[in-house]
Amino acid sequence: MFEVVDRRSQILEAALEEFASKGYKGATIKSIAAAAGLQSPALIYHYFPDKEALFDEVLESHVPVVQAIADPGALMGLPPEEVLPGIGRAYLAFDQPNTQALRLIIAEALRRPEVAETFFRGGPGRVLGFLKAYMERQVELGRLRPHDTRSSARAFVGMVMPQVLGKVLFSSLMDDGLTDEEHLQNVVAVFLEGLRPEG
Amino acid sequence: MFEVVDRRSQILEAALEEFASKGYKGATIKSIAAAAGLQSPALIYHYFPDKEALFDEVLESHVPVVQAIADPGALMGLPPEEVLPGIGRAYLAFDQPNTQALRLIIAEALRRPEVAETFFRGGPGRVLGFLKAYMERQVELGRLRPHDTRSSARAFVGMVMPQVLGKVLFSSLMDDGLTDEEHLQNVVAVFLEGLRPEG
DNA sequence: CCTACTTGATTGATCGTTCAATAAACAGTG
DNA sequence: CACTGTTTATTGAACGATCAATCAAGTAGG
Repeated sequence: MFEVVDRRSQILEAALEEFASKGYKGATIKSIAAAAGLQSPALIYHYFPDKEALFDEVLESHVPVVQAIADPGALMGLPPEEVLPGIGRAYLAFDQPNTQALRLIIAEALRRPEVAETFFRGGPGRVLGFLKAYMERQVELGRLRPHDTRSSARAFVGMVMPQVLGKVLFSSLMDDGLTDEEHLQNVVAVFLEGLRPEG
Repeated sequence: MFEVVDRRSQILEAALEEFASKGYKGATIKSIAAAAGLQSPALIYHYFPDKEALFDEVLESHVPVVQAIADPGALMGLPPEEVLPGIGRAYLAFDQPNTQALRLIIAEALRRPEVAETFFRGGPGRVLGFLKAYMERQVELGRLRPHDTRSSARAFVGMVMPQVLGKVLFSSLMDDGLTDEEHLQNVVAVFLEGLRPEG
């Protein structure tokens, strides 16, 4: 016999689709089984203890790890003209199936504090923390003017968000032809010009 | 008998709470009835045809109307130092029970395209549209340097978003003491400085 | 007596989950 | 290789719980 895709990951994949498009309650064991091409929902219980455990595993395997700041120390000295576009691109790289995972996470973060916390600490929180420290360092180095770095860290992350949300939430509604790279370029320019040291 | 709050709005209020915290599927007719203090879930069907109709009415009555740009014509000539903080404050004014409504809308927008569309056209879409036109006008007036206004409109809206999302999604996680007004002030300063005409 | 409001009981459908039975893959023995 | 015992994979049927929705009956005010 052909070694087909192994059943376990087959179920996980189908579960991601179902959870992302219908939510935890909306997706049923039956619909997941059907999406996975199983003849019986019971098979899911051979591989996973229950629906909740299946959900947790789907979630865990897709919490985005932000690789753009994998080595914070090395980035600290680099000029913002290099660092900021890298971080921006990491956010804008949300495409299928990352979009699915993001939808899933957002939806469940709204009503599960622990999901929100895990997600925040794994992604946005770390980036914000790094950016704040990085900005402070750049101010010390005289590359940026003194300012509230709590605020500027948020501001930079936020500037790329509408572009990301446009893809995840309002796919067609916001399409005016502005590409990710164009937007990123404009945004970095405005941000750096706005924080340029005086004189 | 005292004319207590009328039953209908009593149910609507409870439904908002339930839908926002548990989602459409998670909130049950029974739990809504309990939250509204009804003795029987059947009473809901006296005031609303079915669950879907109840949900639609809850949603309709809470789609945020952005009053900050109620009169676009009048704002067009005003300088950005006045206009931008006003728009920013409108976004940051999300508090209870607006937060609940926003959570509800985001959650359902993820899996109901028509909800996403209604929401977008009623809120973010109009603001983005206005901002784009407004930015173009300010460039014409020489108050801002020439640039891609599709991008800057998104950027400004985005800059305040992390602060809003912090309240809605990660209430405690992001609290570092930065107030809304401080953030808004910093953000507007960076944005305007970044787009200041040369010379 | 009429109308609007409120209730408990009930319906059929669907949920997550369990289970006993079957089929397939595997391991060891001769 | 063949035979046998054992574990793993898969299935259909079934269980109790809960869901949205219905209904007939009851209450109160005008």
